[in-house]
Amino acid sequence: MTTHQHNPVFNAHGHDHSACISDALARAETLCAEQGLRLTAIRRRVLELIWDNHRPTKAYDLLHTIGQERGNAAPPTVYRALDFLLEAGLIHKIESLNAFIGCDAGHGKSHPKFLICRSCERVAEIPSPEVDDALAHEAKRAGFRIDHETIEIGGTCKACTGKD
Amino acid sequence: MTTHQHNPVFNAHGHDHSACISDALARAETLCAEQGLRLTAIRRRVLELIWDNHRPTKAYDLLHTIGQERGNAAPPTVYRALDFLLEAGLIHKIESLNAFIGCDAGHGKSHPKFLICRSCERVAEIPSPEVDDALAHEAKRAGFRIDHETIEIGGTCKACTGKD
DNA sequence: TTACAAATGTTATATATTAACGCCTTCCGT
DNA sequence: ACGGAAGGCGTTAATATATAACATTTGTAA
Repeated sequence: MTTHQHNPVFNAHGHDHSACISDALARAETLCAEQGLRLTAIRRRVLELIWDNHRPTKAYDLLHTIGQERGNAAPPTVYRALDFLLEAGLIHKIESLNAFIGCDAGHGKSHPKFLICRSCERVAEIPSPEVDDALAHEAKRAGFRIDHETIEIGGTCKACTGKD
Repeated sequence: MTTHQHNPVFNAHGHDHSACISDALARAETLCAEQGLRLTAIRRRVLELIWDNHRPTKAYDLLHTIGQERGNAAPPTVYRALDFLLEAGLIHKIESLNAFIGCDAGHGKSHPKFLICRSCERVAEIPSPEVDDALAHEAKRAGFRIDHETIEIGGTCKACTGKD
């Protein structure tokens, strides 16, 4: 068994996907156990579907899948699970897509930043202390106290360049 | 009459608002004339309402106002105007709020970045070459070609600090 | 002035999100 | 084990956001 190794940039291309999913779920189990949170069947399944997709995943796509699996499912079923997972830091919302993606924990304590390939729809969570510093500097200049950052960079990833 | 002077940070506090609106509309007229675009009555009115508000403005707020003014208006009426204004670069969408704000042209050719005060709901468009450079550097490292950036920083502006 | 393209009107629907209420299960103290 | 409280989930409904598709009108240019 290998330790989870973080490769920040578009590691979705050609990686061991089933290991990636089970790693993510294992991390979720651990985190919830540590923090006294309850990773229920629905929550776990929603997280699993998001990682399984390994792309920004829409609430209604989850709803349709969950609905088929359980015979029923109304929007709150999915949104509650998503709220829980967001609170727990297990997923992120991509505001520019109204979609959700698994948190790969690569951003540590700083705010997450995303590169989003419009061609393959994959997302890479990138660390960048320089961006953090620059934004903190600008905020300080303006007397602005930062609570939250939405940083979503759209474009074309390396593997997709030249495809179109 | 004063030349339009760009003060990047929360200039909405205590500025000459009617001049600000008419400046924005004049710039829009000029830009459309230059580029052969048609700033029709609806488009102009939507832009005016957004500047008048001088806050992130929701599509359905615009819809209600336009609807009252014209006796009728369906969603496409507003969304088409918004699409046009976005295309023309006259407004920006704030993804984290599902709302639209006038472009103050303070970002030049680079991608816009916003400080968004959750208390007074005002938005400042800030330039930051350092952020641009840092992101460009990260993208280059990843072989990623940037098309679009969504950078929205939520928090509390200077004037609102200590109010709560 | 005719013809084409762009803009708008209109109807309908898809997608996104939240509110409110009631039941059931889990957890915790006794 | 028991009872109460809290949390999780089912369900219905409403509200908010956005787009598809087609009809009609308007503007523009040959």
